Amino acid sequence: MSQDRIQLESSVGYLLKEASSSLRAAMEAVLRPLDMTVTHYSCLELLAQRPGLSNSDLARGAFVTRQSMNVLLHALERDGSVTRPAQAPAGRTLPVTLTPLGRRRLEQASAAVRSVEARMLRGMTPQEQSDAFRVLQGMVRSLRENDVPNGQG
Amino acid sequence: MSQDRIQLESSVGYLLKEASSSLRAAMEAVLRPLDMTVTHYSCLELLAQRPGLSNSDLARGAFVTRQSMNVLLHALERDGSVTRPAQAPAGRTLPVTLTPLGRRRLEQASAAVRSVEARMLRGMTPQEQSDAFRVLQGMVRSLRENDVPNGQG
DNA sequence: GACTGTATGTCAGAATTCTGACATGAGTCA
DNA sequence: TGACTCATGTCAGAATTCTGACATACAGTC
Repeated sequence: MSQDRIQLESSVGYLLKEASSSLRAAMEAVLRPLDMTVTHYSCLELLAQRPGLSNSDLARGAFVTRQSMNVLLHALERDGSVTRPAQAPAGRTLPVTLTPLGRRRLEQASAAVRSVEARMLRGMTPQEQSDAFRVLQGMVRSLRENDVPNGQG
Repeated sequence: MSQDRIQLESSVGYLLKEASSSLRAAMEAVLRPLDMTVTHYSCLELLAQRPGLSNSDLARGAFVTRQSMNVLLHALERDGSVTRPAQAPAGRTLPVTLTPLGRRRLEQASAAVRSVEARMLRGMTPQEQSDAFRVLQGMVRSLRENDVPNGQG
């Protein structure tokens, strides 16, 4: 029975979870002084790169449900970091855009997060970094093949 | 969905989050029919490999706070999957152990999770798998160096 | 022995995220 | 046109996890 047991410490899945957890903790640590969470930052970063993304787009990009992203967007609107039109220009999707304030907030957060990523990648050669990239992409692709994209509801 | 500036998508940190999120989603999908969550499964797996781990040990191993692990352990005790002595044999740590029922539940879950991990690793050569292992370990080590182990309180 | 630092288990409350459900808009096809 | 499918935004409630705080236990130091 326990012959085929997954050895957690030697499991790539476990290590993936550990690495992701460590990265998230490190990001939270540097974002906390800015009163930002990781999802918070991810949302702003996505918007800076692709202005006009919808709530659902942002949810997929930040790996949360669109309901969670919606409450975050409401907070960001109250905060003055983003804006959404009162009415949808087409269909039901409301394009979200950064305000100048949101852009300033993002600049601070981005600098902090860059330092974390740099720390994570230090000690890795460019070759190893591209290995990491390729390997992680392969994992995502394999896992996505039999799965619904972002099933909910 | 235009894609001019893709900085996030080319970030190893983002890809790490994506891979971890995909893995978690895939695990949740196969564990749901068994009425188990990922943390649930992680706890049982850890206990199978190291019987007698404490609540805090399990929390660290499952990457949650010891408060969260505590509520999970209470549920598992009610469920009859694990047991804890009423009094600590030494110090304050209460060693947790799997019951036969917990072991059976774990067997089912373990089989399901193995299939997910196999799917994730398919298409990767043994060389690539060991690359992934080494690279992820390096990331964890770099991130941990300036961080508290499991700071809380 | 007394003190300090660290780690544990636990309680209480808050914050975050999720599941379920509904109505709306767009695209497809007969 | 009408039926069907799919995606979106949103509301409501539940579940999960976290933060803050407290008392206890052990190891080390003075």
